[in-house]
Amino acid sequence: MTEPTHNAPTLPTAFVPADVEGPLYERWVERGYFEADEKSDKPPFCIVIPPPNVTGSLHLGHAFEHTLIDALVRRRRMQGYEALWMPGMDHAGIATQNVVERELSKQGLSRHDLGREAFVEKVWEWKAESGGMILGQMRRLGDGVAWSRERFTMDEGLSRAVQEIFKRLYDDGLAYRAERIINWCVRCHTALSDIEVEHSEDEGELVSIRYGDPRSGQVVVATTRAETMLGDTAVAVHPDDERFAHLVGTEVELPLTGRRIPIVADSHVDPSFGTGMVKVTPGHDPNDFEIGQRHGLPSLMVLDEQGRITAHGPFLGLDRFEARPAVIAALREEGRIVAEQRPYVHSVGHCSRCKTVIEPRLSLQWWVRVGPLAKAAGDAVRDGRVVIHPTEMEPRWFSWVDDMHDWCVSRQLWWGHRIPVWYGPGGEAVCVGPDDDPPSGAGWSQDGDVLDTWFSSALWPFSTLGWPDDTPALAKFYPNQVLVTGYDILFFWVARMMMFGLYAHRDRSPDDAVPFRVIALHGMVRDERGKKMSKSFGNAVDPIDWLDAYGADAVRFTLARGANPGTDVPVGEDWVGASRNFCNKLWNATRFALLNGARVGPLPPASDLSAPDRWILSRLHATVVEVDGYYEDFQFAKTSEALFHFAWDEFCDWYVELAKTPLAAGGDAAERTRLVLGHVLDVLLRLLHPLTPFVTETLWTALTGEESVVTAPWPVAEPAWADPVAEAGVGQVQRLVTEVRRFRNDQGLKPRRRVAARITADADGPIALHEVEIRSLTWLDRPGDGFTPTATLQSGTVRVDIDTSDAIDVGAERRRLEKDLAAARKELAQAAAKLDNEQFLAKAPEEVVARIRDRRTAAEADIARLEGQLAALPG
RNA sequence: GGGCGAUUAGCUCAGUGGGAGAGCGCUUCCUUGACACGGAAGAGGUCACUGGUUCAAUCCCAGUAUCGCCCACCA
Repeated sequence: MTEPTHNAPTLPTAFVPADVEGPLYERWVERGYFEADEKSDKPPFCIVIPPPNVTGSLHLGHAFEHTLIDALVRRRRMQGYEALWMPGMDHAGIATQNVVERELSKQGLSRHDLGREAFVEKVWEWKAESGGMILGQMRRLGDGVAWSRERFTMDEGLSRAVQEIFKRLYDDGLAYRAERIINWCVRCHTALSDIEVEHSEDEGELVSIRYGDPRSGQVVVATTRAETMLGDTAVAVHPDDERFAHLVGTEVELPLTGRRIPIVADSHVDPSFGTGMVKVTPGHDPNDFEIGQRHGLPSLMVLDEQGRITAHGPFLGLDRFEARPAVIAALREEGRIVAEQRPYVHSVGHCSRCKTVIEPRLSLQWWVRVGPLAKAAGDAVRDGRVVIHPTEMEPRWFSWVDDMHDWCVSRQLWWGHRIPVWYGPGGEAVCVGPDDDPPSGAGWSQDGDVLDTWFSSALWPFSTLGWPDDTPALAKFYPNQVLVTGYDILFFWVARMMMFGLYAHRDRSPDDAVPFRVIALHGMVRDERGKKMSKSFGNAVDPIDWLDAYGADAVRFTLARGANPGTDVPVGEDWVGASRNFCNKLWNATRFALLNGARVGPLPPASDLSAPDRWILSRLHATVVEVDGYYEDFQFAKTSEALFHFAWDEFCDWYVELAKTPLAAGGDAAERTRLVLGHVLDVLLRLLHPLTPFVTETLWTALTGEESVVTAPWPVAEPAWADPVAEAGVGQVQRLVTEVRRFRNDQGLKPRRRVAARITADADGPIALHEVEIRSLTWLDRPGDGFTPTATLQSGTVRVDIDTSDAIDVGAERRRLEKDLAAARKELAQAAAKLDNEQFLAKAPEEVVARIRDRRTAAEADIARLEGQLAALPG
């Protein structure tokens, strides 16, 4: 028997991730394992990274997302795909600008102190620093990305793509400039799109105000934003509301202003709400603006960009929240307050970045006309060209794309892509594409605004591949096969990628115009109590802390293990510890195997193998089938669970223990066991590699002597190894061993204490064939001279006579047996009742009836055995 | 107001029309020659509630309650 040479170095007794992770990762990168070749003949598999914002460092949610993507890509690479995980980062316009502004304010500076150019320079500095940190974290996680292709949403190529798509949209009439009510953040000083506004039910006050003749009391309106009355240009009632029909067309005096405003009829008004009369402020309310448009009302702006009153008078310059009580007080003085102000909970919009209350405001902005784009995005899913996983998210998708408002894309920020439009002295506008020269000369200047940050990330699946150029990479990897991202950015990002992807590639066939074939949505990482992680709540976890303490594999395995499709993922530190233990278990199982000469080589024919050998091979290949199915369905939790269960409960707890007997025996039996151990570990480690890359790489290379598991082939299930007979046989062994152990336990026999026992079983059955293993697992010695059994354990046809003469606790065993007996009798009664039921016998499927019969038989046998054991108890 | 989902062991969650599961936690025993980041044996659940369908419901249907998320122009 020759000892393999490559496993000569003995593994230490514990896995220390920190020792191996860094060097392994660098080696993978150096060898170019993660790079992809667009000229390859292999089928493509491309996933683009949801580009992390350069606002800071990665959080646990990124670690989670990256684990899923990395596992998918690594598996496909092993399966022989040309696998590409495209890395990169997002400039995250408003978010990053805010972060840098906050840094500046610590020095008492504002961006205006620096000026636009210097400020943008500062942001680039921040990007370099924060971006570097993010890249370092990705390496720590083991992310197998193609570093040579790393992109940034504001690098030159992607900026070209932005200009190109904007130009096309403009030329097609899908990008346009218009004055509308937008969501204005008075702190960020920019317009926001509708989905950048978060609504919450806030406590406010509803106050009723009488307009017109103070004594008439005919025109009463209610509002939660009293200060906006300064900008009212009408009062509206419903056209069918007979109560106020006589007022329509008349004018009424607007208090505090001396202005007279018309009363108009508009169907937007709900006659049953409040007084049935609505104040109309077209300059500061989207609905009122619509009413204003319909009735030709002027739009009056009474709040400036800081949210201060601009209307001349006593309120000039007051902040909106100061102005509100001031206006109410003034109205009260005039006797205009009809109902006392009352607390009123209503939906209030907040800036999703800084939580400041949004001020609706009339403003001139750039828009994308989404009608045709959203229609195409909806159709792609309707037609099945793009699959949303899990499908429960589809209604959400359709409700959004089928009823989308135009997208306000201009932002009054400095950090981002300048809108590629120049305005001439006469007010004319020219949109400039990447290949055009901007107009120069007196009076021409570029639009000062930048584009919504999601505008550039909408191009990500193809701009990163070289679009608008017709590159080989684009040809190979567009459409991407899968998009993995959180359901929280379904609208922000996914919908926009769908719209722009389909639009930019509409010259392709419908099947190939889509940006990706499958949208796999994952949930949000939460703490172990299911609470959302947030810095302010103090439960946010820096993934680096856990990476340091438990290793990347443990963090990854924990996250994958919690990943049920589309649902949130609670994660606790204890759970990471459990995963670390699992990695260590794998380590030690492999260590045991190597210490005993396990090696990878051709397996002997099944006919030469023992029942435990055939059993573990049968289980192994069932696990391969199971895992493959789960992967295809993005069932990461189940994948992890299946592998965990196989590795620990079947391989380590049973096969390794059973293997100790033939290994100790030596000879051919030992050699066969070494090959089986080697085979099982080989396959198992390859199956686990996508989830736990570092420990598997270390162990697999030690086991096989091969260069790397990263490029090893993915295991293929071999149905020929399925062996129900071996599974049944080992099942019998397991049941007997467990019964003996429990018996010993109840008797108070210490685990190590050897006692004599005689095992009587069918000569050709698995028990007799594996009596040595069974004795080894249960610490039962062969009976010597003068053996006098004091207890008998009957399990089916197997009889175990044990010498328990110095057993400590017979009472415990009696209680246990009585309890089991009661359970068995109950089981029997249940089964018998069913079998007595004629309707059951008539209507239930044959297999179910057979199962119940088996159960009755088993229960009867259990009762007989237990009664026998009770009778045999000493005393 | 519309949509989606949840309610199963102390905690976090899987699961199935026909014998209730996992991880962690808990109890007892064990420093056994892969591993104490370990081993063995256990305790613990009327599967939210009420009806219905069915030979059979934790699972299907209806309703109730509680909770969560998404969307929506309610002054």
